[in-house]
Amino acid sequence: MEKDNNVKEIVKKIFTEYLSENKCRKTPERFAILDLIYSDHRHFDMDTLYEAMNERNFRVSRATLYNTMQLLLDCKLVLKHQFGQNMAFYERAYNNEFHHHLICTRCNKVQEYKDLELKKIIQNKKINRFTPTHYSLYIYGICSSCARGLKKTKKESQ
Amino acid sequence: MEKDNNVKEIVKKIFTEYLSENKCRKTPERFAILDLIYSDHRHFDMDTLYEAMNERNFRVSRATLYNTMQLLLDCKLVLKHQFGQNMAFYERAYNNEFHHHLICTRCNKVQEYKDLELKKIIQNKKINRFTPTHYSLYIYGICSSCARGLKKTKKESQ
DNA sequence: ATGTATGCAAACCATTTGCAATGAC
DNA sequence: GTCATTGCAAATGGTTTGCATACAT
Repeated sequence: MEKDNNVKEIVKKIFTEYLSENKCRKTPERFAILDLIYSDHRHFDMDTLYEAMNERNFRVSRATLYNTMQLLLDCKLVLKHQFGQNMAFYERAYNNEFHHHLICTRCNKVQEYKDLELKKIIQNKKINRFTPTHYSLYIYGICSSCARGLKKTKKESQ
Repeated sequence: MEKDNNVKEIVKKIFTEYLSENKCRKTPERFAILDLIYSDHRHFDMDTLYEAMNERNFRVSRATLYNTMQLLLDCKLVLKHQFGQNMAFYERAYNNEFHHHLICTRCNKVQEYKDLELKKIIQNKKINRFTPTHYSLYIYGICSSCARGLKKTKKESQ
């Protein structure tokens, strides 16, 4: 899509500038990872990213994946959400419509929840002695499937 | 304090009922852990809880601590917050004035942030096909110390 | 040429698990 | 007496680290 290619160009430029400013090298691995993230993956975890890189025939080590992700977090092109200790997921941060998260405490499913009113109120808060950059709102509860008793498993604690 | 003892009695009763309903045994370890949590510890992590139990001359294994904490999470007497993968902290949930969290992305300090207006708005949201029980709001940014350039370390990613 | 980034494998560490012994019921 | 719970020690698994090699500059 035309629009998506524009976004890819822009984030690539942002990343390039960030790397220059911080005297980091512009390696093909780093740009390949960024490109993949801004291709399909709205939400992803490290494992799916690792496999997806392989499928693209651009093999990178996990070490490089983690290293690059830290850079992308630092320059705010990616957001990280940590749930249980062994459950982190990431999402694109640039031009990604902002949303909150609903987390079912019974089946651990995570859904997006958009609410512009909430977003505006939270973002416009003035806080003493603190300069906000971004925020995460996690609403816990029971999803409709679990409420109907369709699901019974619970793998991980909140 | 009189009031605190009341709270302890109440949570003990809640826990007892929860254990009965779920056919779990009422072991001294479980009540000792609950009592400690509702004694001093507003925020705590597993390590400080473990040491504090020792200091009280009531030694419990880490396995029991984790087991009991899961029960307390299930019956909503304790809340869990997970930050970096190896950084979880807990807080009492009963009668604990509700607050949000400010997290400095430079030094990783976490402060409480009370805002009744926000609380009301979020708690009163009606959400389609989802029954909320509780929520966590994490606002990321730069704390005043870091803004003044007093601190430079960053141990853990968000 | 220089030194940062990569890949690999080993290390890390909070949490979980298996199992024998204990003790709540 | 029965079986859930405990303590211990080993296992787990995502992430980090050390080090030799590769490659961006």
